[in-house]
Amino acid sequence: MATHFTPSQAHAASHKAAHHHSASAAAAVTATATARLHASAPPASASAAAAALCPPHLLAAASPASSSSAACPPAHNPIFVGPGAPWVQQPQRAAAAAAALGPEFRRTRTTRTISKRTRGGGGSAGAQDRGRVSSAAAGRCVNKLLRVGPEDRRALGAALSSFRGELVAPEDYYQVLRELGDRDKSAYRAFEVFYAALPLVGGGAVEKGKLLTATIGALGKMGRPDLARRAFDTGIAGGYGNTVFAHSALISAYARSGLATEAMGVLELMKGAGLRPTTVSYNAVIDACGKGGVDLTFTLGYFRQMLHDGLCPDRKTFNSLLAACSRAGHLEDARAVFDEMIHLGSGRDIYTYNTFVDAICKCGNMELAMQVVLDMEANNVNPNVVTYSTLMDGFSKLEKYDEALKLRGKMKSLGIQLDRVCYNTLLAIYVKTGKYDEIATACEEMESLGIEKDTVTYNSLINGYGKQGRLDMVAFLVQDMRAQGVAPSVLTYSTLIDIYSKAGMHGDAFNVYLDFKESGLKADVVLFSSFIDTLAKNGLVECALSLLDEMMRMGIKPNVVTYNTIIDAFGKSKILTEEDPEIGDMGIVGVYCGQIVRSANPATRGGRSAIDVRMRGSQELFFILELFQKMVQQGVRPNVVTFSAILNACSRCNSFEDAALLLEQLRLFDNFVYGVAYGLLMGHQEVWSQARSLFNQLGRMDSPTSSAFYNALTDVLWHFGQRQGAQQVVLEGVNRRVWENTWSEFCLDLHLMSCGAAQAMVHAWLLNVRSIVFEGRAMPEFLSILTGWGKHSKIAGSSTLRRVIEALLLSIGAPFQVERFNIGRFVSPSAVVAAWLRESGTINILLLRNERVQHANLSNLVPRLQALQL
DNA sequence: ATAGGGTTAG
Repeated sequence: MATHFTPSQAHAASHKAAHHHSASAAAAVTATATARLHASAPPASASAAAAALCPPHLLAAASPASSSSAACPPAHNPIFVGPGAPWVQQPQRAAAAAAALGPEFRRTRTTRTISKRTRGGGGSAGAQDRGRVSSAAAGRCVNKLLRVGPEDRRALGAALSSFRGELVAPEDYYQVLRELGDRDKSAYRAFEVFYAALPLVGGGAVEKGKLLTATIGALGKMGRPDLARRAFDTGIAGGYGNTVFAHSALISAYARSGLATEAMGVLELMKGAGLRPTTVSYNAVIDACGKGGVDLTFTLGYFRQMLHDGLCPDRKTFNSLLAACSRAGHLEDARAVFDEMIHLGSGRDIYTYNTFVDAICKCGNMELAMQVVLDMEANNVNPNVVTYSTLMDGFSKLEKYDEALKLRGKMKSLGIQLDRVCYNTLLAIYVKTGKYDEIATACEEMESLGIEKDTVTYNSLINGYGKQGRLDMVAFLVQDMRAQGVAPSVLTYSTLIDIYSKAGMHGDAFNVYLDFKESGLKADVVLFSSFIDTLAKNGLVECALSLLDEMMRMGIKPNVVTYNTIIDAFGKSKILTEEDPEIGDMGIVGVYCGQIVRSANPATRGGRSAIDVRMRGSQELFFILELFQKMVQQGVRPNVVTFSAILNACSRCNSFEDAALLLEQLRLFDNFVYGVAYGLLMGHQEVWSQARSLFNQLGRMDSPTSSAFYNALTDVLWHFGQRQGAQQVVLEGVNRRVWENTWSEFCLDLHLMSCGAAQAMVHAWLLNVRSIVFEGRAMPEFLSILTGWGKHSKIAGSSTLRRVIEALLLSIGAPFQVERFNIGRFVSPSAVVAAWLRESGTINILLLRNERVQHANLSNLVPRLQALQL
């Protein structure tokens, strides 16, 4: 049985698979939703109806309220005064100004109209006269503040003082904070305003509380929930923070960063403080749960709780719930929420539609997505820039770039202006399709529109130019990013490490890694996995392993990708010698590796005799067997890529026994795949029916995944002398179109094949040419074999395949020559090849045979395993 | 208080 060998196991479960799945899923969704609609009578009340919406098993689930222990706030709540916070302790300075404020200025006034303003855009259309004056003052104040260095307290204070005459009501300061939240990147200014305005807004706890809420909101928008928390604690300590508003704002701040646990903790905190959470509080918690990837059942528990508290869910509740469903991948539930919202008294708005469209796009069902967009137009909800960028991204994920770009034209005709996110979506498409001219144009457009690049923009561009090998542009972008004050993210570092590693610039890559460690950003698996991968691929296996150590020490669990990467590195370690030119370029990595070599692998230090190398080989074997155990222990499930990696590792073994030892690990994971690989390796003909069934399963996977497996399997067969078996596997692959464009009668394209597969293929292809010759069919003037020349290789400067094929052609005496201006292409006049093929000895050279494998059984493995104490 | 964008293995 093939427990792990299913398409869903492949990480690249891939576009095609996802697409098919979603099409049927969507049909099912529509069906259930319709059934639901017809089955349910009009609800008596919104709450009752909402309760009905929840399936009973969800409503019966444990209430999140019962788990308050998990939701407690962090233990350390430093009061927001102290040596670590230089921007505090200055409120006295502005105290006099507060006294000067006449009572006529202390009125409450709605700030609603301006609260929805988004970054850099739009005015407050419906504001009253007085509102517009102060809103303009607040805006000018913010402009002035933004021109001051964020940490220059004196200048910030001066800037604020200069507006003292214009910013008169508390609301003016709330507004300054809101605008800072929208436009500022640094949290310092918001703090400064908070402390400066505290004495200005009057002595009342109400005003201070509002100021606090605005500050928490602003910090939340800046992605600084930690600082929002500190402000909140200050408010609590000052006696004006214990409000529903401050708590809700803090929950929302956590929600923005997807910190669900913290958000839930604050909800419990407010209950404990005797405050009754409002719909706003619950909405924010549900939002946090959705973003934080909390289990949907648990999230729905909050929904149930708010009904239980007698609160009426509103449109935003449902929108957040909808987002939670779609994030969890529960399209059916999303559809249910979407369908029933109307009946529950809250109609659908642009957020509802956009969220739903996104959920559908994420499943790859673009037809349905476009249909929903038509539906929204029919319901007088006009698609906006968000709708279009969602759709563009949807097409892009399916690699339908033309469709995506068409939408841009549509936006133009509708007069919808692209915003930053939309430009980022567009740039990502240009990067993927390699349209560098368009990238430049789009950047110029952004600039002329005053749209600033953000972290996502830079990451995209750095990745794009890195892929193109434009390291000059990469360096410029990094510099520009710093100059513009755009903070790098973990992704920025991963991308840079990847670029430099793939370029063979290990010293630079390592410096980026050091920078990253200094940045204080939270490390993630991807950063480590990709770094480990490139190091290993370039022969620096020991560095890779020590990095694995380091990541585990940091508490980051390796995932399948990490494990696959390391398995794949087995046997690739480069023997470093003093003459090796690359070692000189390694700089810090060399030193770094020196440490590892000492601690983990003394055999490789000093002279590198054959014995050392052998020892290292067996140490590697030992290590990798240990690794498999770790993988099982950590509950990481292997996938097809793991199998390919194991097979590749087998190909790099010096002895069949070592390979068998590795293959044995495969058996632990999947007996069926093991059986096929083992049978083919032993030359058992009867295994072929199973092999074909395995190939059929591979056919359901995406092309890179399956071709990698064919490559790995062929390689191991070739490596251990099962040449005819290897050729049979390759031909199966060709028949199933595993390699694109590989086989044409007069031009053989090998660039997607492994060395073993390619060699087996050359034999098969030449045999076919031979039969054409003997049939007397016409041929073109030249025959050619393409190998590529390593341009797309992940190993810097490598073109192994080219060299292997060159050697093969030489050894069999095939009269092909390297083309003068394309070293990846071998050509020969057809007449010359034909003459060679007609020679009597040629056929025997071309026919492949299985070398009899002597190592007949694996029972002699047992003592070896025991010796290794595994 | 709610919507869209940028990375890893073969």
